[in-house]
Amino acid sequence: MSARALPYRPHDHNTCVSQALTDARSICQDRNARLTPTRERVLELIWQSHKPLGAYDVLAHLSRDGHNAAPPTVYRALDFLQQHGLVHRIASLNAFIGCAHAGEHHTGMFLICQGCGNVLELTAPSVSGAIKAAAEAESFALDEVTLEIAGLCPRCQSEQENQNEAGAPGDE
Amino acid sequence: MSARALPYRPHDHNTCVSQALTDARSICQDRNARLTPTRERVLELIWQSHKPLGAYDVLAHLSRDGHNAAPPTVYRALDFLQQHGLVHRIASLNAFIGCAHAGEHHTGMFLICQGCGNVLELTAPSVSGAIKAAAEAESFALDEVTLEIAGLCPRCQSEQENQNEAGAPGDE
DNA sequence: AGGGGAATGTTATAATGTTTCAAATTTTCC
DNA sequence: GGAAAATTTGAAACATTATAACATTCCCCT
Repeated sequence: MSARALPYRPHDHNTCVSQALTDARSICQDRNARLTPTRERVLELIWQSHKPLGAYDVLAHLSRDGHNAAPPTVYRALDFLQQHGLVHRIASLNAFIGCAHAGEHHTGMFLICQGCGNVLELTAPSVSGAIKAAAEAESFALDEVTLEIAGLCPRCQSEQENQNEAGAPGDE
Repeated sequence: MSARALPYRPHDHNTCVSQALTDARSICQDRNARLTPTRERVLELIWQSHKPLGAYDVLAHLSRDGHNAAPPTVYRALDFLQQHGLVHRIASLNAFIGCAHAGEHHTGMFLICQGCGNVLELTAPSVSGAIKAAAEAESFALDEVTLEIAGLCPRCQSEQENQNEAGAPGDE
């Protein structure tokens, strides 16, 4: 791996968003699921960055839109999006992030940067395999895996090394 | 592995508790940390079973004890216990469980049974290794790992197979 | 057109966690 | 031993995250 993963380098984030929306539309169509305006708008908001967004952050954005929404609106939209694999909930942050592998069957593994807040979603077969084996060794029937790793992304590591105290980075 | 792990079979749970308390005392002494009565009591409550306990559950128990406690009391005790590796927080449940490997340096991996609620803490070097490697491949400097696996323990699997609808199991 | 299921609006409330400042306790050091 | 410093606890208020319950609207279908 030579190029850094998307969240860790400058990129045209609009592409991320429009790709995510396009994928979502096609996935929902295939499944006969209704990607209503509210749901689509929530998905778009979640995708505004590679940092997870809290439900109440989404709510605030909707309000700014003029959408007079209450918490259940947001939570329902998020439930829907989760059910269809379009967003993930990061349990350790009580926040939500767009799924980078929508459509594919996968177990997410999240690298959460404590510096900039960006989250990278990975699929690592070796990790999934080891987890599966460990569960099997205990005769445990695995259903859902929550794997969240906090640390520092490459970018924030170098910033820290340079002892640049010049404010937090913060990508789009 | 022939014998099942502790939470999954009948055992003298008092031994678990007293062992945990003994370990905790010695660990705190080594570290010059003060295991005050409140902290010890909270640890004992957490260890009342192999099911994770919410902070407000702990609070309720304390109240029943006659201890007139407010939330910060509990959260402070839990913070202390976490800092010294005596309890773990299960992020996916917002709850706390006694650490099965107190003192040892380890990364916990938790098997959470959706049937009975018991949680088994494991250390699986192959899993930790795979995670470390995956993080390294992204040049990510790993700090904390949250690994929580929901599913069915062996006991609850067999109960389900037998189609016994006779109420939830519930170990001590 | 209108019946029925899904989605949303609305209000209230539950569950979880934190801030703040004051009081008490323990430790340290002379 | 006793005063200063640091740690721990008490207490009240508040912030954040999430759900319950019920009414209403929308949309598809025939």
